[in-house]
Amino acid sequence: MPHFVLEYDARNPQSIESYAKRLIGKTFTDVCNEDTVNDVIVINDDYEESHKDKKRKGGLGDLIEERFFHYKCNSDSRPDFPDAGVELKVTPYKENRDGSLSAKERLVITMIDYFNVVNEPFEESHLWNKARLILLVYYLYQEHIQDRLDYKINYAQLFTPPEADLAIIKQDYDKIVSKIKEGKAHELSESDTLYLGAATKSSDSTVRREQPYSDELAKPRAFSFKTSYMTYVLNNYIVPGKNTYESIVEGDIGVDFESYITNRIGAYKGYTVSALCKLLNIVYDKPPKNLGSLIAFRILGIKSNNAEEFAKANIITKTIRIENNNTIKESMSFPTFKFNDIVLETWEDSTFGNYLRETRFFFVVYRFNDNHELVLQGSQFWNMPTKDLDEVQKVWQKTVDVIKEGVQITEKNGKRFNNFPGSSENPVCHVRPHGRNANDTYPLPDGREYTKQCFWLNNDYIYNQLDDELKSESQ
DNA sequence: GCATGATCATGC
DNA sequence: GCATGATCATGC
Repeated sequence: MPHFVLEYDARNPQSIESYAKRLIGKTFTDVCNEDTVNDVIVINDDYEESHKDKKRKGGLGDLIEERFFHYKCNSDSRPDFPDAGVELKVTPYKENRDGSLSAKERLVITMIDYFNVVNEPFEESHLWNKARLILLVYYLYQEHIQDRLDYKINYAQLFTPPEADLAIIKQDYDKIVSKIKEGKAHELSESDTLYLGAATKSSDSTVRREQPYSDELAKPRAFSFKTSYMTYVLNNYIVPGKNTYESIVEGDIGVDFESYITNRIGAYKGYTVSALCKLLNIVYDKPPKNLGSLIAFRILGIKSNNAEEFAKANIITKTIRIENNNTIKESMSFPTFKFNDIVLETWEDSTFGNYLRETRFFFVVYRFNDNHELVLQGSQFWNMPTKDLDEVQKVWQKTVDVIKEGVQITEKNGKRFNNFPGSSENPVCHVRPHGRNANDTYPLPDGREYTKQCFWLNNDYIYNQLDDELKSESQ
């Protein structure tokens, strides 16, 4: 037994929280310096060394447990303060250029045990045991600070997911568990779900684990609240500011969130764009380019283009137009990449790879009828299947190789052609220019300037990803 | 009619 | 002014 008295009641969440508020304004170095009882609990001899290792992600959390709460770390499935049911999470946030705040990372709750989780209903799950009451300790991440012990803690507060979020978190949990029950743990993706994700969790990307209903080995994954969800938590519960988001769902909807949305959009299947504009009181001189998504948001009762649930789930809306010969004319563009940045990345931590792994898409689909009028077909939530990510990896790697070897540029009819991977080389994606015009450039590693480029999803690939009922002509 | 380069237009 | 979603343009 430790021969000192804890300065808080470890059975009482409020007591733990008010003690934690003493952390506010301190750096991790301050916490260590002010710790007078560190001789009582010896964690290990090379403690300071191990906490300077940037790869040891749990380090700062361990430090707060040991040096501030004087509680021994446990790595079992119980909450950190078992008698209070409180889980401690030390997590970074960042200040954006415009002054707004974002979570810097997803919040990892607990590893997914593929064998046990299939027998655990949500209410009795390890996950919920750890997530029902979380003490969030937020520190400010700053790029220029080298030693992470110098990051400053600015908030410490208990958090429980509110009822409306819990309904979605529960659906997410069930979706992840169902996939494991189908023997598809190896096909799990963080973008399968909305607020709660199955994030990869391993020091080494080659590690694999067994799963109960398939011989395929799967990546180790952990239940985690997505970065987008944690950004919402930060801005609404920890540092409440102006809330500019409108929520779509009010009260009980009876079905899962995504069905609810696609059902509401689907109620207008077969309506022409002009009919929808009349119906929804959308007035314009000439059709705005975002009319397709505007209509969808108006149907959902959203006046702006920012739906709260979409922001929390990191859902990106894309409109798709099918020609009346059942093709899609345009490929789908994404943010440009910087030539000098992408060559420093590996696929596993690449900007575009992470974007596809973490983003869920909301497709609003229209089709031209024989009178050349655009008709609403419906909507679909989508994320890229893992096998298609492997194809993207090939294109990504070739792109990096081309840049490293020096892009070959040839000029013809006033246009500059290159040897980036084209749309016929790969079934999923290609590289093409994407800027204000041809003179909108980024520097290449060799010093030349070249038109900004981005990855595009092939138009025929997108068509193949659409649900059949969105492709077929409505009466 | 496909492939690929180029550009428009809105919102922040 | 820029980023980004959306779309146009043209040679083969």
